[in-house]
Amino acid sequence: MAKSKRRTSQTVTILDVASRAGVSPMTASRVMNNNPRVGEAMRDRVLAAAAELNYRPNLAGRSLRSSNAARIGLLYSNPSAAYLNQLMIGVLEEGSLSGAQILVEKCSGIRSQRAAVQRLLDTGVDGVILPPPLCDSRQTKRELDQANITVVAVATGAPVAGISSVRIDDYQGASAMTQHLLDLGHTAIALIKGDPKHTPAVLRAQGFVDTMARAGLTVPAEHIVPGLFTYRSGLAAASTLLKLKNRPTAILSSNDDMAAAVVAVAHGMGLRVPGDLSVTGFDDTPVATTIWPTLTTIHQPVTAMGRTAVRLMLEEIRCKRSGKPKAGNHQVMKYSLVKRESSAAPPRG
Amino acid sequence: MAKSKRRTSQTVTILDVASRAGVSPMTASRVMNNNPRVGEAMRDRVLAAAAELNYRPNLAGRSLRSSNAARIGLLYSNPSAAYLNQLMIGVLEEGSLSGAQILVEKCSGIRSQRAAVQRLLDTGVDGVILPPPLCDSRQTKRELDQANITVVAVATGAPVAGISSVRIDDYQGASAMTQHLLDLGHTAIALIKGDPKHTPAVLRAQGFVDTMARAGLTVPAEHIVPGLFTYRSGLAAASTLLKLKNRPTAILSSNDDMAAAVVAVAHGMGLRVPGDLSVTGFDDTPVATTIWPTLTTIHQPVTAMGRTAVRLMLEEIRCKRSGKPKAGNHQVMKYSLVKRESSAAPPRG
DNA sequence: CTGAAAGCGCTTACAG
DNA sequence: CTGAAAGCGCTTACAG
Repeated sequence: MAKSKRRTSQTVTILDVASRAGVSPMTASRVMNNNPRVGEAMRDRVLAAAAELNYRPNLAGRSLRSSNAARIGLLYSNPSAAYLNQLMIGVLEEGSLSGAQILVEKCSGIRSQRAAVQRLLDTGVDGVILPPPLCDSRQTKRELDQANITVVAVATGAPVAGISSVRIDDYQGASAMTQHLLDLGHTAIALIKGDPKHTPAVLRAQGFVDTMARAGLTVPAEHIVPGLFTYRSGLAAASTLLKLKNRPTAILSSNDDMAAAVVAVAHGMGLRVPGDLSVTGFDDTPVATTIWPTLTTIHQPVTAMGRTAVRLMLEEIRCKRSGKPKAGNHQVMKYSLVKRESSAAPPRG
Repeated sequence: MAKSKRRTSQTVTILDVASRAGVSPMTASRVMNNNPRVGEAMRDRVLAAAAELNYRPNLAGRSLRSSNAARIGLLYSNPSAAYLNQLMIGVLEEGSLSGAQILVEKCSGIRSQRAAVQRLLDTGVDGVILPPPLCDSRQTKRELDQANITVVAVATGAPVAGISSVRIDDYQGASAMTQHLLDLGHTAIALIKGDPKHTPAVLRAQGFVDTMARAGLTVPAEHIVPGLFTYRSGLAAASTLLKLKNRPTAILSSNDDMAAAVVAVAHGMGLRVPGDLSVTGFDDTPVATTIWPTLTTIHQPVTAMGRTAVRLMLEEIRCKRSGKPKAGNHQVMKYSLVKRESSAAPPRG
């Protein structure tokens, strides 16, 4: 009846690939894992066979035999839902790929943090991934360290020597965004800072200040206002800035939530964005594309960072198990500046 | 040195549990899987042993042996990032729990949709999960059907007989929200509808209209305005409603993005939310808690729905493999009304 | 209701 | 550079 009748995915195993290529399963396995010690000819034959058969390795089989099922905890404390979700996708994906088991724990106060760590320890995790803001908590890191648990910090602005981390270069990102506004012709650019307890907030502010200085511009003190990364703090900061006599023509906000607040306040005052005011965000969370105008922002590859965090973790766990102590691997991922509707040349006049 | 020295999670297997409980591994396995054909005494002993040893089943082992590694595709086309993320978390979690492999494909236009389906078919998926709005695409469903692929629709307002689905009761949700506003004392309640091509939008509107009628209230025609589920369409709808002579005291928006837009417009006009105007959303996406005031909304258990979708899928695949054809299982999940800051009694006067 | 045997798909060690 | 053997942890049949 149907045009193309498909057999119910008769699973093709590495044995099928091997026999089709006329090699041993071992060789096929090595090719699939990019093991360099395989002859070129063999490699090509196996690859061809795999392609023809549409072979997909069974991850369960792989993990069962090799990874010795590492158990990785993801401990978080009220970051933005959007951020966490994206991170988790990466973590879960990579976890399932490499056969690691992922245990997610949430904590709020310091007491619940203790409890959460304990729960993770009880399940016998090998390592814990710490997204922001927990990645900057000395207390949490110390506790995990004492229990001999490997830690990978995500998006910390202050990587510690012995602890692996994944992050973007917040300083450069802020610098690039500032330059973007300068290139558009803005000179009166204001900054809304992020929560000073979060290390990336500090770096972003510094990137802005230094870039302005490099352009020969002095930023008046009232053009740098505090913020807490929340929408609400953005509302307050925006009111302050937009009521100023020397109102800026562009506002660089340290994250998207606050930038969204700036847009709302600007509209409330009858200012057009970007006609009268350019607004930029940071992080490229969903809100950046939800609101109108959509936000020019710095995209963080959060999902990829989640994947990387798991990979770093697995590497460390393997090292630890085989007795070689490992001294933190620090990955800096590429950010990208996404130009959308909220930034344009300053108004003439 | 450390207060509590932990051995590097010396994996405890089901063999350990069995020997500790003095039973065969089979019995232990049955207990762990809630198999009813196990004596009470045995069950308790095994459970105790598992608890003492802090046993966690190795999912890779389980999946390798049992699930025959079902392959499930998740095909999506530009829903909100937040929604998709939450859904994926559920899908990936359950997938890893049950050892299913999840393949994610994105498509945009109708052509790319064809290509995406083909890619999924090429990898030999057993089934495809269709989140909104694809869950309502006859074309997509037909194509998958012809290839003999099991389909599970997520959040469709119009479940089809032969195709399993997971959803909430959108009609009841809208009805409950309307009642919430009525209970607060509002009588002039307006509605911003969602994209009429999406079945839930229609149900939500109906739930509102019927509940108002049941309360003996007639909704003037100008209090029901169209929307497309986008922030931008919410902006337009809000302007229309708030310029009305007979301005409503509450606006029920068919989703959170549009409600966020209403709040922005209201603030722009100097209206306080909820002092002068109550605003409610639907879905409980991240934006609902990002903005200020936070939105009263209907919470959809999206992550749980993702998990359920995978479970339904696995059930169907198993049936199909064992030759029994199965006629769609329809799960209706519980929504909940989350009261936050954006709704209150109407202004006196 | 309980258990002994076999095997899921893959890769680790061990040989050559 | 290649391969034969063994086994990861679990559960599916098959017996009793």
